[in-house]
Amino acid sequence: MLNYLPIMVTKFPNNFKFYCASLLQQAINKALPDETIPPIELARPKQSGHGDYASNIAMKMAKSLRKNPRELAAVFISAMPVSPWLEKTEVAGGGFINLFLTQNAKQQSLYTMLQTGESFGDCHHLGAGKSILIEFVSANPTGPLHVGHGRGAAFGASLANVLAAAGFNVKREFYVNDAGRQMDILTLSAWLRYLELNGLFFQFPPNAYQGEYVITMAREIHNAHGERYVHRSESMLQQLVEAGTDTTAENEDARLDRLIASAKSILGQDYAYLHNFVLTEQLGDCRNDLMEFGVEFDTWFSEQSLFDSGMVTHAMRLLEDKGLLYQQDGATWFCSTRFGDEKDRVTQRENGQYTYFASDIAYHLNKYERGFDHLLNVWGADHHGYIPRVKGAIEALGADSQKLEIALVQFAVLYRNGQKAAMSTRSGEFVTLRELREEVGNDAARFFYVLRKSDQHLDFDLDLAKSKSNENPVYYVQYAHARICSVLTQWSGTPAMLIAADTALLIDPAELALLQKLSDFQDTIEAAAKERAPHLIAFYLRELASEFHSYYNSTRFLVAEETLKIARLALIFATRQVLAKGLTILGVTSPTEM
RNA sequence: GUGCCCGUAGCUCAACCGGAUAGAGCACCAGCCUUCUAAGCUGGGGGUUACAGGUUCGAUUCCUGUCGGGCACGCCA
Repeated sequence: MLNYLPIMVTKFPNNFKFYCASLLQQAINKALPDETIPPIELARPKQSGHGDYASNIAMKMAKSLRKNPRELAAVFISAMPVSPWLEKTEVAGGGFINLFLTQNAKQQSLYTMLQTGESFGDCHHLGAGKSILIEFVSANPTGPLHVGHGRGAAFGASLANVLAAAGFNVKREFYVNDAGRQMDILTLSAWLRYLELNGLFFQFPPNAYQGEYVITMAREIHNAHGERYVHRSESMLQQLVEAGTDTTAENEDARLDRLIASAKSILGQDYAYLHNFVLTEQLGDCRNDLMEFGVEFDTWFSEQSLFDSGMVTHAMRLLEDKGLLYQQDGATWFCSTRFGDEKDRVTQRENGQYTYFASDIAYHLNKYERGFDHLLNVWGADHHGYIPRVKGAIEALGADSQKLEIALVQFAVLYRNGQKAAMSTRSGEFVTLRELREEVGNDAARFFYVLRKSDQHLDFDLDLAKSKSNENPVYYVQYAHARICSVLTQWSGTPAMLIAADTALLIDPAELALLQKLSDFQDTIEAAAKERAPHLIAFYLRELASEFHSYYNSTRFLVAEETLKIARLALIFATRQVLAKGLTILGVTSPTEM
């Protein structure tokens, strides 16, 4: 809960929402010295006639105090400190307290925006320098990123930027699953394709990686090394055919595991080379893809490193020492049910291999040991069933699982010509992030991805995102920015001249509306950070652009009268500043002309 | 079957953790370019917030049930 400190009235408030809440807090403290006061939340009323900010605090407190909410509101109002920035305060409806700012207060807030410059909108008090590790994307490097990953990337990157603007010390991390079975499957897939290129034909397993990129990698290996990795021999062929057609295997997965084992034994040392080659190839592709998408990471954390450093065995030993592991059916199990999971989970398979869960426990233990104040994982919504076991493991290790937060992002479904675009990883027929970016452009893709709440399914309309028309919301915002740039260029003055603007000349309804919208920027960043909701920034920018476009159409800026011109230019200069900052947070460019 | 998410205008989505007359965009209709970029602006029609109950001053929001959709229920990651 925030504590609002007394404010010196001589200092101009840099956030009126905060300021008004503080005044109200003081009033209630004065009126009811012995009461505990619930958090004071101010809202922008939907109707301007209800003031600039409204509070429901009197209605909230009325019940426990057994008082009439309207009377209570009146008491609070009469206890409010006198403020030069408040026009009036009134009781309305069932007990709302409506606060009206003076026109002067709204106008003067423009100085704050100009003086604060680039950092206008930041709200350092929220994060207060606390460290947060945000892990996102973390896709298996077993193939190109697809549009689902794209949403996680856009969401995570935007959220990270929002959190940074909210005063957190943000670290961005990509967890590289370079150790598991999926990597073995990819290695095997590439090798089998490579054998094909060398004239050896097998039935390519249906559950191996089918994509065209696997053949591309095989061709690269072939071009660089010829037949070096074929290891041609009678026994080799026999072994592979047997493994691939093993009818005693329970299912396709078991056959695939046999094939992997065969590949490892046939290739010996060379297996490591191939494994490393496909990993490097895919990870490099992934990294480039994301970089071009404006998504960058501070750390790429290798799962394999957890095995190499002994972290996995260390974590398992810790669980073992607490008596939380047991043997059954030849495997090792962790009693996650003791920590709220619906069933116990395997950490080490019958064949001795650790499961993904085992290394994930070590990974999270490592995250805790790195000492962040807060941990945030961005996961696809299909992983929601995985949360209890990870949190359970954290609790089991004696750490505070509250510190770990999971933000789930729902699926994205692509639509083309009004039809659902097919997305099947198995068949290799999925739309990649790269294809999407090439088709609609990075800006439109980034903006579209965060145009919906993350826990909402996303229908990505390719035709709409592609359209370079008024149907496309990203251009609407960028166009506002470009228009301002154009005006400022034609003015040919310098930004320093704008500080001297006489803001009292900004009296037009469009000007006051724009001022009000601009002053909401900080509150929007705060809300977006608190709720892990970067979409709020996107919606805000659309509204801000809308206010600007209205203003642009109703008023001429480059007028003959110098003082009026400067005042108006100062206003649109501040608007440009906020548009650019908001777009930057979302990873979208701010074009100077369109 | 069990658990999680969701259901709001014709379509795609908001709604500041329970507030005042539920808002935008697209689509549709009618207007605005010899003046700073018309990728723009102005106005208009569009709703029993899936349905039925409940909680209270007040519900799109919280609880229960029903219907409908998505996801998850591996010794995959």
